[in-house]
Parts: sequence; structure tokens; C-alpha cells
Amino acid sequence: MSDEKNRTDNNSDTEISIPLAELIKVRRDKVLELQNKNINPYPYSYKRTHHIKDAIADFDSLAEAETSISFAGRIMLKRKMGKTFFADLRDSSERIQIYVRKDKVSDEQFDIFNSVDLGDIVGVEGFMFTTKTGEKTLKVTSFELLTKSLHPLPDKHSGLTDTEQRYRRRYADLIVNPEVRDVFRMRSKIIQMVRDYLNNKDFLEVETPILQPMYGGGNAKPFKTFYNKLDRDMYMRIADELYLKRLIVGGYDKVWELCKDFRNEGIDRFHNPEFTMIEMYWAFADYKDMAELFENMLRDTVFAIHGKYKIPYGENEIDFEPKFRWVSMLDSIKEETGVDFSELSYEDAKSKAKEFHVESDTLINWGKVVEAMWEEKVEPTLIQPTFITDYPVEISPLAKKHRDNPRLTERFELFISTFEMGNAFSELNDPVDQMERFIQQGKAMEAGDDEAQPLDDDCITALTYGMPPTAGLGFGVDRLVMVLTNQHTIRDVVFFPQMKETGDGSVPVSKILAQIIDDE
RNA sequence: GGGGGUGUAGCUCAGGGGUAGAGCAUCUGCCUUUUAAGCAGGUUGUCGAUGGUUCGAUUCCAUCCACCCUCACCA
Repeated sequence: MSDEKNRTDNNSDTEISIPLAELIKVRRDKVLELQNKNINPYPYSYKRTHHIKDAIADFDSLAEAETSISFAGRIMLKRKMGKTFFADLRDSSERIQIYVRKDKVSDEQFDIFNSVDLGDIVGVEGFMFTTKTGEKTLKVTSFELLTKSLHPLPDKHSGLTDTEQRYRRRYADLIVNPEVRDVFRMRSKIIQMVRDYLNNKDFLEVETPILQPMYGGGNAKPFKTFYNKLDRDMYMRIADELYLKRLIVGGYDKVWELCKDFRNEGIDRFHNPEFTMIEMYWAFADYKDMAELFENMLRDTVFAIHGKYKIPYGENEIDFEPKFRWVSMLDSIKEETGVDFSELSYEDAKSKAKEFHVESDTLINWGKVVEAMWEEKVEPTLIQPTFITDYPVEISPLAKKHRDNPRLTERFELFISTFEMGNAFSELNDPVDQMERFIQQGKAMEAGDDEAQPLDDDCITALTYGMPPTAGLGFGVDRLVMVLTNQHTIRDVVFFPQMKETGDGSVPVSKILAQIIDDE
């Protein structure tokens, strides 16, 4: 019996028979019906007088004068009651209830509104009033369908919660989850704030190559691509550093770039293979100058976004108002463990690390051991904004040696809520020192470190012309946005995060549409 | 890459060796101040994919895929 059924299914079911297709077909039929009545379900424009938010703010005077106003937005809810409708209309600014009565609009418009589906985009004209239950509402006198929606919306109450679907179909996420829109508005505002801040400080916004013959400026595996015309491999940039330095050599005092970078590495809640950094370079300044600039910029940005300096992040409250803590990497380790690594040789440091259960056998130099100790014992404690400074030279190939200690560099990283929010140095401008560091990196690469930096000849050449003393800073925009918007996954601050190809066998909507058109 | 979890209708979720249910959406009625409107009735599913066990698998087993959490590495 079941065999028989399967057979018939397999034989007859070359057609698509899924409920979604039925839902889409109902809406498609409405499109045809409108077209038969010479009504364009996809008209060209609509002149609205108000955004909903502004009309609500100005409600009293608009209602009293019965001013005729208009909105354009998407129908999110619809309640039919005999010869009237209430519906929720949402535009980019707000939601409002609209009220459609049969005796207030033309018969044709009433019929069209009757056929309106959740998700349709409409223009409505009318005047503001208050319902019995006290809700500010637009009484509609004229109505126009602006775009017919063919695809059903997610559930009107529970919305779209499946994280995978939210990322894969961000448009649906944005339609039904307005708070997601707000996060990305804040992202935009944060970038705008930084841009304004740097412009006001006379930093020049520049653009440098994303497609590069040689990558560098950070420790990461690059994306490789191929340029047919030149018959050669090219790389997507992993950082801006080396190009911005060339511009400092060229004579600009202050440059910065909002840079999309690409790193051929894993995906997790802190990493997306393409991400956004801001890098800035400041001639005749050192890392302390840069720290002050960075700190003030962040403090002002937090206040501009939130109107206050204390903001929640997860369990914690981050306070941007007090002067950020400034502590050297070695001192911070000493505070947490009582051990002063500055006194120790490479071998002693290794065995000391083991006493603290830090695996050090594979660490090839003193700097790497210090870094491992620090990551294990100090980094998880850094909730409030903290500059960790003066990193070992071995793990800082582009930073200038510390003026007081050749084992260290003039470098800081800022930590907030235990993760890194920026990385800066007094930039290395001695071409001989820089070349030697590159050579060290080359050895690391030969030893199997596929994130080591290759030697950039042109960068060395540039430095031989002379780069003034310069401070450089790079910080992750995505992470800054995460902290300032209290988001805990990079995927919630990037519109279209990288996703693997879907494993499900779902029928693409285009196929459903093709089938429906075919049947017409 | 290791460990744990999840995958059932357009959406949110229950269920369970005899091929499936709820709410919302959708369709048909009724209702001119409702609001997750209400009332009455109806439609809807390759139960993530592929194999195996079984008379029979959506359910049990194995493998794979995607997503989430976590550990290791990079920002």
C-alpha cells in the first residue's frame, strides 16, 4: 500500500507541490487580477508627506487640524472587522495603526485593500485621530498599493528567530525585527562619528589597494586570487599598514582609511573572513600620543551614541569616562602572578610558564612565552578599557623598539570586555631594522608559520627614503560596534556574514515562480 | 580540527517504529473603533540528506550537511 503511494508520488510529482508554492500562487493571482483591472501592482513612486515617527511626534496639531498626511510602508498586521480594517503599517521610522472604512474610500480602493496581504507595501493618505482604546491612528481616505509582496512574512508574533535564517535572509530579519535595524543604524553612526572626529583632527581619509601583489601589515593567511591579464597571483589585503606608511613617507602628516580586510581563517563569533578595520597614521607622534587620541575618540563616540559614558556589555557595565588604565604587559603579568618575566631568560621563562600550567614547549622565543602567559593570566581579567603596552619585540615585527628596553617595543593594545579593540605602535621607520624583522618573519615562515609576513621590498624601499617618526593604529570596527551595541556575535553587526553553502534540499523560490508562470 | 546541542508546515514549536500535530499565516463565511481582534469551517508537509536494521523508519543505528554553544588558532 505504501509502495503504491510512493510510486504514484514519484511518477506524478515532477511538479512542485509544497505549501509555500500555494501561498505564493494566491498572491500571484492577486497580481494578475490587479493587472486585469489596469492597476499596476508595482508602480514607480509615491510622494509621502510624513515619516510615521514624525507624524506621531506632531500628533496633537495634525489631529486637531485634521491635516491630510500620507505614509508609505509595509503592512505588518491586518484585522478585518466587517466593512472596516485596522492594520499595522511600518516604515523605516516607526509603526502606526491605520483604519480603513468602506464608506471613506472608493469601492475599488476598498476591494484592493481587502486583498492586501501581510508584507505588501502601500501608500496611505488620511488624517490622524485617536481610537476608543486610545491608539493614535491614521484614518485612511485614499490608499494605493505600492508593491505586491509574493512571499509570506515570518510569524507576526514570534518573528524570525532561527539564527541561520536570520543571517541567510537578512532582509526578512530586518523586516520583522526592527531592533536589528537599530543595531546597524548605530553601526553607521559609530563610523560617522569616527570619520567626523578624524576629519576634525585633520586626518586625511584615503584609499589604498585591496587587490595587492604582496600582502602584509599583519599576521594572517591571505586570500589568493589570479589576475589573468598580468598572468600572476594577487592577494586580497589583510591590512592597510604598509600602504598607509608609504603615504606618510610621501609627506602627508595624518592619514586614515576605513578598510575592508580579508583573512583566510576560521569563522567564529569574533571572526568573519571579511571584516572592517580603521587604520590611522600620524607623523611626528608616538604611541602615547596615539593612545590619547584613541581614548578621547572612543569616549566621545560612546557619548555621542548613548548620551552617557557607562554602557552595558553582557553581565558587565563598561565605563568609558575615567582615564583608561595604562599598564605594561610585563607589569600586568607580575600583578596577576607575582612573576617578573623581564628578569628571565628564554629558558627560565619557559619553565616558569609551566609552573602556571601554560604550555610553552612549542614557543620559539622569550616573547612568545610572555605572550602566552599574558593571554592565559591577564587577558581574561580585562573588563574595563585597558591599554596593555610594551610588547616583546619578537611578536611585534612592525613596531619600533622601546626607547628604554630593546627587548620590548613601543606598542599598545586596548582591551575592553576581554577582547582586543585596537593595536598601535610607534612605527618602525629604520629600514635596516625593518628589513631584519622581515627576514626573521621569513625564517618563521620557512619553519611553518603560515601567518608570518613576507618581505615587502617596496615597503623597505619607501622607508629608505625616510619616514618621519610615526604612530600607527588599527582597530576592528566590527568589534567596536559589538561593544557599543551590546552584541555578542560579529554576525550580528555584519549585514551579510559569510555562511557555508546550505545543506538543505529546499526548493528555490525562483523555481516556484517559474512553475507558477509556466502554469498560467 | 576536538567535544556538546539543534534540524518536523511560510513562521514559532510539540510529538514519536504503523508515513504527523498545535498556534500564527493562508482560504471560505459573519462582524463599521479593532489591536497577537473575535466566531464558525477548510487547505497545507520529500519530519536536513544518504545508507542500514525492520514486514514497515519521520522515529532506532551509521555516515554526511548546515546552524548554535564550547575548546584550540588568527582581529
